[in-house]
Amino acid sequence: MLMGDKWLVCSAWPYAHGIPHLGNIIGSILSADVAARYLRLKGCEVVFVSGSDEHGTPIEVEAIKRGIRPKELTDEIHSRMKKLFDRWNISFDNYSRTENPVHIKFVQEFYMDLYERGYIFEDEMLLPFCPKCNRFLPDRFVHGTCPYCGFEDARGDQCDKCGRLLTPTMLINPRCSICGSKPIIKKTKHWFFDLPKLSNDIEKYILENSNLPENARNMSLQVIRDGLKPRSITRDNKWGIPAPFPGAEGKTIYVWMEAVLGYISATIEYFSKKGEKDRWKEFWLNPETKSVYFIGKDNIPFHTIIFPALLIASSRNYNLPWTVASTEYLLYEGQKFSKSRRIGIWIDEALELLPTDIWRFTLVALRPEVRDTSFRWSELLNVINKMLNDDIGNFIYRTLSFIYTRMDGVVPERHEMDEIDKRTVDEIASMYRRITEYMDEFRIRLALHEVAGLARLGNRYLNEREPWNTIKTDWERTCTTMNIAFSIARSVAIMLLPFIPSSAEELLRQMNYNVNDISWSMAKDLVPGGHRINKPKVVFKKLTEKDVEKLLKKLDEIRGSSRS
RNA sequence: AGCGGGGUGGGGAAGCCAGGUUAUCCCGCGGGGCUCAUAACCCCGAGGUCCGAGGUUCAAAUCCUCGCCCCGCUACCA
Repeated sequence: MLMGDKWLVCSAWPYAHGIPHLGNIIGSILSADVAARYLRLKGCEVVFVSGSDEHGTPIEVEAIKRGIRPKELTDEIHSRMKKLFDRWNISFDNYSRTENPVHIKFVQEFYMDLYERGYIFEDEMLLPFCPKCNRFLPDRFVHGTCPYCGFEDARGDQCDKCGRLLTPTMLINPRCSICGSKPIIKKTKHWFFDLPKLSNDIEKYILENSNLPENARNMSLQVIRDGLKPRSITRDNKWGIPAPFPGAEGKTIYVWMEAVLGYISATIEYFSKKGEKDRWKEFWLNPETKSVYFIGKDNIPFHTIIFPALLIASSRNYNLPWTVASTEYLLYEGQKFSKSRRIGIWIDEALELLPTDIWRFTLVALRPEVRDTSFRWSELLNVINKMLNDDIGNFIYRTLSFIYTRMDGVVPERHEMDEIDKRTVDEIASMYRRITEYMDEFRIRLALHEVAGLARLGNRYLNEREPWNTIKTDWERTCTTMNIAFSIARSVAIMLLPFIPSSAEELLRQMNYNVNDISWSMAKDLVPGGHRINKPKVVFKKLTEKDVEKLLKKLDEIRGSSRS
């Protein structure tokens, strides 16, 4: 990718049902932020969008329980999430929401367009309906006894006990999970997106898009070969975007099928707020623009099949996803995150315990890139104490201290380089290349581990050169050593900018640089002599096991006081 | 059940698609060194039937077949 490239960085939209947990944020928003910051640092023009996904039955039901309107509920959650993402230092260009008028209008026009193009048809179907609540029930809102294992609280889509797939009509003694009364089966009309019609186009898109990761390609191709089925796009919910089709009064668009369009509407909204009404087209209609979507593994087919299909069906030449960057799941100490069982840590709680950059660093270092990975406190200690403090922090500090106290705070010139120097300089270059490659592939976990490796190279180099000895006998030798050491330190700081922006900025400030003057490619360069630095300070500190115990205790307190 | 992904020394990862001398890296462990630095850093060492069983090949962690285990999708949960 070149300077000046345009990039659309998209992150899955968090559902406004509650606050995301650590697994949610590393899978989508935090990874996307690292990518967005990296691309900007490379000089690309980036638009980074996401937003709150706020429609659908769970939210409607939750609002009913609380005796408020759904909009009041999502207003509150949206504003909390927005503030939290700020505190997590997420550099969104636009964090929007599906209740935003631009989105609602866009979705309605988009689907009306598809309707007129013949991609939408209607059909009748039989669905569970609760007479008392006067609402149709999604499968999982019907509970009852599992016909296979007899578990009494099986859901209408699947039994949690034996794992078997169910339909609501299979349940013995079915009941509405909201009010407990017995649902009836009622006929209703719905509108469907004719996905099979686009099968060939989608297959072609996937086959021709070599940027898609292999797992996403394989899975998607298989789904297509198995035969795509029409997807229903309407619901009988009140809470949602009104379906625009003739005769669809009272129906809303299914959340899944509208929230993905938010990537486009949020871009439109962003530019129109900036007073550049048409510029969104450069990001969605210019085929040179690249896009990446950060999502969890469960979300792949939606982004490689359904979303592209919608875009193709519109015939507006929207850019299809250039690639998707999916993650496996983050576990908490070996278990799945569970809101009801309070297993895990949520992103609001996290910031009450430790600074943002500690979380960002740890989560990226543990990012589940190829398999499910556990967040463990022991791993946090390891990553923060060894990688961040010892390898990175200490290397930079010892280098800066040496220059500040022994060389008048001025980075010296290089003189004659011997084999060790040359070899080291070559290694810097090859590590820079490798890290850049990893970043370009969005394998940011590997990239971060390599950045720590670069700091280790610096440590090794200093130990080999022993500037604290050579300074007594050979000033020029020492100058060369410290110039190269400082260059490595600066590279490390630069390459940390996407990961831990505020700490990296502090490091660069100590080195007397303004981040606005920094670009990614400077990380491969040796620094010219004569540059004055500021007084170095220790930036990172270690955590002990005792600290962790205290944090866990504090977590309990936070939860106790907020349990209302 | 079908499909996709994963299963590499005590923990975490790379390598696998394009097979090749002693299987790489980080942490941990044992020993040594250094003293500029955050009790940090550097070096050396121990530790692996590369999930299991077959097969292809001069040669398999890597390719093929079968099996086991974990996760996801296939389902109107977002």
